[in-house]
Amino acid sequence: MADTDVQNGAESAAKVRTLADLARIAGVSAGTVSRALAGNSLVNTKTREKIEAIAREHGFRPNQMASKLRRQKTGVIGVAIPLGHDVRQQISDTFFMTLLGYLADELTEKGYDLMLRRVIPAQDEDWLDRFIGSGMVDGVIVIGQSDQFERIEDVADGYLPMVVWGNHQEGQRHCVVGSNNRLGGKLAAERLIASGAKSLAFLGDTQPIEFAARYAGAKEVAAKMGVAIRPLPTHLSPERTGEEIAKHLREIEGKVDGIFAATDTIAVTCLKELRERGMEVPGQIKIVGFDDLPISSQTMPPLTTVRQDIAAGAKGLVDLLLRRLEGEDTESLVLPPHLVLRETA
Amino acid sequence: MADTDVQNGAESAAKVRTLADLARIAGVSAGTVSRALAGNSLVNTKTREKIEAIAREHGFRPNQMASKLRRQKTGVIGVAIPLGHDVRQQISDTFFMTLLGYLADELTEKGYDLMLRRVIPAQDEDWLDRFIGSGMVDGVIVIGQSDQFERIEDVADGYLPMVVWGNHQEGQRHCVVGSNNRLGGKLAAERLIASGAKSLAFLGDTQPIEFAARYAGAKEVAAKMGVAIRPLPTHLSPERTGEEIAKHLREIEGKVDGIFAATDTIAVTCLKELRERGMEVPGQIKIVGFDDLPISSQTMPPLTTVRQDIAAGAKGLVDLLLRRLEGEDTESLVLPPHLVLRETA
DNA sequence: CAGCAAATTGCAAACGATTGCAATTGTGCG
DNA sequence: CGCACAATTGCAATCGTTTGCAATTTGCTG
Repeated sequence: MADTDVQNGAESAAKVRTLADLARIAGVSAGTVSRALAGNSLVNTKTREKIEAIAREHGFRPNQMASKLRRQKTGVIGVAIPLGHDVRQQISDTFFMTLLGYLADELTEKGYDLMLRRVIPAQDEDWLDRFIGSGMVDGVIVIGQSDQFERIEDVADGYLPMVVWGNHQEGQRHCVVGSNNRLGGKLAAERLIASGAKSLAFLGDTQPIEFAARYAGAKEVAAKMGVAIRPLPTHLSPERTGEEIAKHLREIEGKVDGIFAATDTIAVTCLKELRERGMEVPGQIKIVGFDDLPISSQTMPPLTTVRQDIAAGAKGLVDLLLRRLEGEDTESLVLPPHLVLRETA
Repeated sequence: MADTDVQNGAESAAKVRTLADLARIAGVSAGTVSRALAGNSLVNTKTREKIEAIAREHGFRPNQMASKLRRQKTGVIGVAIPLGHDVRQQISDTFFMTLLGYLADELTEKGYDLMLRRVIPAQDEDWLDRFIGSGMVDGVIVIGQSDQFERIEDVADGYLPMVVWGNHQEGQRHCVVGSNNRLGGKLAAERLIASGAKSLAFLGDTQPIEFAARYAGAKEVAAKMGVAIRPLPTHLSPERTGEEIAKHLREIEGKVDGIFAATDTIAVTCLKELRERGMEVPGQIKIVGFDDLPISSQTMPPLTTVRQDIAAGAKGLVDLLLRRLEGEDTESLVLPPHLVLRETA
């Protein structure tokens, strides 16, 4: 006791950086301190309380690196956002960012930390292996397949704890969570046609696999109903897209009366361009978007769109990943999108 | 050589998990492998190439935990988002998320990883100390002071490598990067008055320190010009805000002809409510927002707003943090906001 | 009070990479 | 041919925690 006090006086709030330091002050061994701080072990209640008190007093926190090294797990989940097509855009893409927010929530709740990594595959062939092999993460969530489908497939064979947000394809080997994009495309086309459109256009890049599926769904419905549909490629970010869309609109004027936008962001920009050209929505031309972002209910008129349930997606990603961390080889999870009927179609 | 081949044949692509494994195959010591892989050291070029080849062949990556433990630095910057007032909102707040995207870029470029942590201070008193003391990050960036100004101040005294996005206040002790909110508020109010408004309102919560400063700036200008201004508190998220704003609008109808919204998000919602009530913008009532989000140029009519340069903010945060990691006690960085003249005022 | 089981605690070996210092090999030159 | 010196490489300690096993203490029972 006296000894403790002396030490206290001498080093006071000085430096208790290691278990050993704390152990010396408490007059026990490092092992005991470790167990005490771990909480649940077999240390005497009295000893534990004493140790906890000292730890609190000195603001001691065990070194995570050492801990992680020893127990061979990090408590960190890596979240990678591959930026395949449209480099600057995707990271600020509202949808992905919102998903990221929910992911942070879910992971925090399960006691994991989140390590975020933007990746430009074109500049770094090896991104996924590097992330996984870094030893810094227990598992990986990839947000968006971008144009990296093959690379992800390759890795999936040898690495269980990985889940991907994106599109599901028959027979694929990596575990994916995502909306049924094809179905979403169908819903959109059906709605456009039901509200009177006679000739459709898909506004957006059809390269990314998710968009391709949306377009395919719409095309299927269009074909069945005997309606034409054409793709009108654009980029994603409003700044660059405005002009592109305006150009498309000039060309299709009078030939198209129903637009399915690959994304709400695109739909909103389109809506604005239409209004500037004096086209009435939904009178002369109808629009359906995809995502149901917060803005979409704030446009004038409010946007009819296909809703993806972001919160459910995040929860799915985390649940599946945790099960994979336990060794289970989980199936993919495909979420049903829902048509949100507002006023543009 | 023969020995190497045998081992190769036996364990082949098997398990080269540690430096020691690799060293055995290469017929050197672990230390040499470490130096070789580190690249720049004093190993014989030939030896290094051989080691690199083997490493590549086996897809070997050194264990980061061990490395970090040994060198006592992690190469990771923690990014904390404290959710003080409006829990669910902030994380999906477009502004913060965009900032986060740019931060990820900047940090990646400088060779750091980013560890994201959402924090609910009300549930976790100790969040900042925990994050810092965890030993998992070399430095911390806090996005938004929320209602945690005091706690951040406390920590700043004893912890250099921390930079905060937020509002700068005379004499504060923590290093902050942010827009000059007061000036922004002035710009907004000046514009509203210049375009003919006779009675102003500030739409948004005045508790958060950034918003308080914006309001203060506007109030100063209003006072000088002999114009009234009143605060109209709201939450941030569109879902909950719509009704609040509608209620405010009902009450101020005819009494206010210039609205300064704390945020573009709020401004956009307000714009919609106004239009639904049949008010003409900017004819009957003028609006100025804050942030200049991508949506803001897409509204109808396009929103006049005060622009914060997010990219510059991110760059500033990272630059200052890196200098602090070197031991420099940097000053805060206050960025000038700019009025973006569009059509709502 | 001996004797044994249960409850605590200490010891020391991991975890895997880094790095100062010493040992070895190789080179050039007298 | 031998020596000084430079270029490489090996050795072993270290980072701080965790954890199996052994040692010690405590508590009970006959």
